[in-house]
Order: sequence, then structure tokens, then C-alpha cells
Amino acid sequence: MPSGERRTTLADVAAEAGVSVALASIVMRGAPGAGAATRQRVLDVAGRLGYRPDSRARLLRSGRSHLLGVVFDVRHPFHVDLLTGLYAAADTAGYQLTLSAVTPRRDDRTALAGLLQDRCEALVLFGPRTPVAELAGISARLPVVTLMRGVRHRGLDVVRTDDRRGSQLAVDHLVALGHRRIAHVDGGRSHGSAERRQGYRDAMRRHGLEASARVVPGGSGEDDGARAARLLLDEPPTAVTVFNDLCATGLLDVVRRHGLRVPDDLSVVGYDDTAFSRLAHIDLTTVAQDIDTMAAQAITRAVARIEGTPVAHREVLLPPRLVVRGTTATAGSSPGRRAGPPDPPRR
Amino acid sequence: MPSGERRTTLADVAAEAGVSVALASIVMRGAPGAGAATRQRVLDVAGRLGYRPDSRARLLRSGRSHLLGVVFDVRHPFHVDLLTGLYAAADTAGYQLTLSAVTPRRDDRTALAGLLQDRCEALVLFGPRTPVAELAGISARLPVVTLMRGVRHRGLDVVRTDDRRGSQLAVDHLVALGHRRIAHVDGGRSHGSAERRQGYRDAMRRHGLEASARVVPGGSGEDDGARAARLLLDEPPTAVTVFNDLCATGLLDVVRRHGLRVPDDLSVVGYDDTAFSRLAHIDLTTVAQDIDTMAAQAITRAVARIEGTPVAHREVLLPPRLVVRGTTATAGSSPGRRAGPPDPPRR
DNA sequence: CGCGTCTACTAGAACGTTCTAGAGTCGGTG
DNA sequence: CACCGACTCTAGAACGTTCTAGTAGACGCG
Repeated sequence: MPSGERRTTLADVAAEAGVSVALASIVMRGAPGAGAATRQRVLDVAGRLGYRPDSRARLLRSGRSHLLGVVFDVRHPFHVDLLTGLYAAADTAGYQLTLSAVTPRRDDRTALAGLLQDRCEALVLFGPRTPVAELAGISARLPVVTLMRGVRHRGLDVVRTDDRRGSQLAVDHLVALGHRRIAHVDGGRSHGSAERRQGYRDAMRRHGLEASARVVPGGSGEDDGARAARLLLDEPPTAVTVFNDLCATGLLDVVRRHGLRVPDDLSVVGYDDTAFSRLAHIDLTTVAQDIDTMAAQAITRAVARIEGTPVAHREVLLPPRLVVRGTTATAGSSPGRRAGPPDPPRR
Repeated sequence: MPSGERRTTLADVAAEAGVSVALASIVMRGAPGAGAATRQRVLDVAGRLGYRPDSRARLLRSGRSHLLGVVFDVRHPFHVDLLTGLYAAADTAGYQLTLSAVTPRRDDRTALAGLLQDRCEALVLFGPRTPVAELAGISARLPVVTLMRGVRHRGLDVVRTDDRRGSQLAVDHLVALGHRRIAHVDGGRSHGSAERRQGYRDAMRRHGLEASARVVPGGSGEDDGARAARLLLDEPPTAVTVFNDLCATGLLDVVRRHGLRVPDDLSVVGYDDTAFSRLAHIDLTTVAQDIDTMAAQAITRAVARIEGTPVAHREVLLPPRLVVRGTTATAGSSPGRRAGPPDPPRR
């Protein structure tokens, strides 16, 4: 009879312990103003009756929910990794998290609407696709922290990785390995795509390789990577930086099937340090975002806004980190080349 | 001034529209008992003031939260996939989902406790590690549906894939391809491990291959697969069924590094049809669980229990499905295949 | 003894909603 | 004209908690 018996309420506990509801409340939330003996008695009774405070009633009265709403996308492995850090950070700040997921059949807007009804005190959005105007509207009512999307708007806090720098790291790494013909596979209309492309361009210019810079249209999926690979194959570079890991995986596959060896004939750098890029089988050199700091900063921001603590800047830019694995090697390190196309004509 | 102005409440809407709070309530939840003109006027005002019903206050009064609590593990790609279906199913059933995540630093118990305070009407647990006794205790207070874990207890509903059958499918497939020396890499203490091992044994016996059955200790991680591979290599079988996809990936890597070709020298079948197994790069033959039905059944169960609809069985056993990809081939098909793909790239 | 102060406790309002019971209006009917 | 039912609407209680304002009693002090 799950729904038969009423659940035990603070009134039950109070009655059983022979005190007023108010005092029971004081004891339950550890507030000062109750005698030691009484406190113990109330706690005992509560334990015995299996009392659980009703967080909604509590909120209703106190106005504070100590609840942070989080919108994340189940399809993005990176988002899921972030949740771990976020829970930890929220916990130490004394806040709880309510999650609302974006799925292939559930968009940003729906996810957001759900949270607004839950009376969160702030929102943390993972790479939201919602238009800035809409986000701004919401931020008039409660603090909004955006992760991994560089929206510029007073009223919105932004925590993101310096993607431009990330691409530069990738290029620097490849140049240090002796590569000169380095291409970039673009992320299309995905977030961060512009910054990553820009960082690639900057770095190529800095190294005096402007002439051999080449940007190929790609995307965020495996297919996009495969398509980009086919575009590259007619005149393959010796190295390529790819928008993200998934795209890089698609590229790797096509490139290998065409007989090119990685990293001997072609070095590949991904982006995001997605879980699967760590698989020995893939072993992708990639640019990692500092997930833990990102999570901690997001929570810190949100809480500061809620509690009115002044915050210096609207935007936090975190440094990326290059993770060198098995898909990059020195240029021209390909002793015995097989099947693959010989050196393409130099330009 | 996020927290400055009070948020608009039903009373505000009612006052502005010149009706009673009760009537405004009727309109907002679409209940019968309001005139068409008034209804429209109230809705207009609500829209203009940006009114959002407070779900907690609503719950507090109505007793019903229409909330289903979900505990999932961020580390498990399969769980994340399930969420998609779950949201959809809950939506059509008229319920909302509250998610509570298990992370490396946040265990089952914590995740559960959070949901209990939120006054969910039922819990949906993804492969919970919580002891049965504890789950049973909770199920005395509210319906509990367990996914992917075969707990036997009156009071707990279970929705899971027939893992035994899944392993049998894998073995049948391999036998049909002419394999006879088929090994199994075990999942250790992971859920479903026993059933999958049992299914393997059954199938081997059924095919009269008892003598060549061989179970190697493994686990649920990539490392476990790598370790298992090394155990197998001294006397390699021609095919192997592996506890799950991640483990299979680890195995694949070691096996290939040792010069064995897959699928020519060794056929490999994984389990779960995890997202990455679909990557062209990995292209793993695997056993898929019917995620959508699983999600739908879980919600149906939960709702039935909440609303007191009689439910025939405590346990729903869903049929698995074999997904044939590139890591399985006919036994002894090994003669001189090159590294490259003879077959056209798959879609 | 009167007064102030401290501690332990309590009564009752409040939060924003839903629900119950009932009030007013109107057109139709005996 | 009295009565009915249908329809639209309203007043006020209720949900489980926290908060405000206060009371009762003990104690100290002049």
C-alpha cells in the first residue's frame, strides 16, 4: 500500500516527542534554541518514524530552495563528465542540483522550462542553443551561468575554455614535431567552432605558415569527419587539427582505410579529450578542457550571484591542456611507406 | 536585481485579471469551470506577467507531484541513452522526471536520498548497487522500478533484458559462422555478469561444444578486456563473446597488437551496443538491448503502481537483439586478407 | 520585592497553490 | 411565481514547513 498511509510529517514527530511543531523544526534544521535533552529526544523520534523533511514545503515557506538548475545534453560525453565535478562543487557550497536533460527529442527550451518551475535559484547551462535574447530575459529573473559558449551579454556569466588557445596548442605541438602542411577540419555551426578555427589561423600565421593553411568543412559528428577526410585525401597534409574528438575519429577511419598510416603519414589532433579518445584502441592526441575547474567556477559564479557577492568579470576563460597520445609523431617519420599515395606534389 | 522583485504569483495574475485566485488556478491547470472569455483574459494576463506556476506549492497542496525520480550513473553510456526514451515516455504519461546522478564521487545512497526529499511518486533506478533489503524498505513507501538488475523481491518491479538469451544469440551467431572454439570473457561482479556467463554456457552445451567452453575472468572496463586478452593469447580461440563493449574494445586492442587480425583470426562480440561501438573505427558486433521499450516499460510500470492499476508480473524480460558489424566473420576465413578494407566502407 | 535578562519553548501567520463547499445568475419549467 | 439545474465564480481551508512574536519560568541584582 504505497500511497495508502500518509507519510510522516513534522507534526507527527512533534506530537510523538511531546513538543511543538516549531521546536521540532528548530531541531531538524539544527538551529539554535532547543535544549540538549529535547533535541536528542526529537531526533530519536524522527529517526524512529523515518521522518524525511519535505524539501518543497521547506522551500515554499523559506523562499530559498538552495537549488541550482542544470541543463545538459545527454549526447555530449563531455557534458556528462562535467556533472561529476558539478555535484561535488555544489555540495561543498551547500547547494543541491536539479538536472534537466536535453535529448534528441527534448530541446533546450523544454529543459529550461522545467527548471524554472522548480524555483531554482540559479541556472547552469551547458552549451545552450537558446538564443541570447531569451537567455538574457531569463537572467533578469535569476542568475544564469553559461558553460562552453561565449555569449556576450551583461547579465550572463560565462565560463569557458580558451578554445582559441587550445587550437594554438595543437598547432604548436605539430609544428614542434616538424610539420608544416597542417590542415584544420572545421566544426561548422557548432559552438566553439569559430574560436578553434581562429586559433588555428593565428598559430599558422605566427609560425609563418599562412600560405599552407587550409580549412576544410567538417562538423561535430563522425560522418562529418569522414567527409572531411575525403576532401583532404586528394592532397593530404602531414598533419591535421580537428574540431572535436568524434569528428577526428571519423576522419581517422577513412584515412586509414585509404592506406595512410597514423601517425606515420598523418598526425591527427582532436579536441575535448572525450572518454573514448582515451581508449587504447583510438589513443587520440587531443586538447583537454579543465573539467573540474570549469565545474567549480560555474558553481562559484552562480552562488556569488545568488548571494550578491560582487564578481569581478562576467567571463572566466580557462586554459586548455594538450594531451599527447598516439596519433601524432614527427613529420616525415614514415620510413617504409606502403599502399598509400606517395608524396603529393609540393606546391 | 535577480532576487529583488518578488516573482509573479497566481494572486498577482488573479488581481490583474480581476478574478479570484481559485478561478485563476482553474484556468491555469485547464480544469473545467471557467467561462471562455474569462479563461482567455486570465491566460493573456498570465502571459503578460510572465507567470510560471510554482510546482512545489502545487505539489504541497495537491499531494500529487507527478514526479518520477530517476537514478542513473553518468559513467555508463547506456544509462545516458536510456534517459532519452525515459523522458519521452514520462511525458506522454503526464509525468515529469527528476534526475539524480551517480558519479565517481557520489554514490547510490546519496542520489536516492535526494530524490526521497523531493517527494517523487515513484523511483526508477538504473542498475542500482544498493542492497536489496534497502530497496525493499524504500519500496514500502513508494513504488520502485529497477532497470537492468534482476532483484527478486515482491514489492520491487524489474525491467531488464534477457541477458542469458543475449549471450546465446552471440554464441549462435558465432557457431553459425563455423566457430567451435569460442571463449567468454566474464564481467566479474558487474550486474548481468552471471546471466551472460550462464547464457554462454547454455548455448555452448546446446551446440555440443561443452568441451571447448572457456570462461576467462574480465570485468566492465577496458583494462579488464586487455587483461583477459593476454590470458587468451597463449591458446587463442577463434571467437570470443565479451561481457560488454568497453571490455571488448580493450581486448580488441591487445589482440591486434599481438598480430592477430579481427575478424579473420578472431571474431569478437560485445554487449550493449554502446554508442562508441557504432563508430566506424571500432565497428563492433554486439548485442543490443531494446532501449526504447525498456524506457517505456519502466514508466508504464511506475505509473501503474502509482495509480493502483493491477500489473500482472513483477518482472519484464525484454528480448535482446544481435547487431552484426565488422568484428565477426566465418571461421577460418583468414587467408591473405590485407589490412585494408576489401569491403566498401559501411554506412 | 520589582525589574531586567536569559533560555526553552509555543502559537499562529505565512508561503503559493489546490480543493471543498457554496453563492450568485440565468433560462427554462411546472 | 416558485423552483430547478447548469454554469460561472468565490471564500476560505488545507498542504508541511519556517518565521515572527511572544510566553513562562529561572536567575541575578539593586
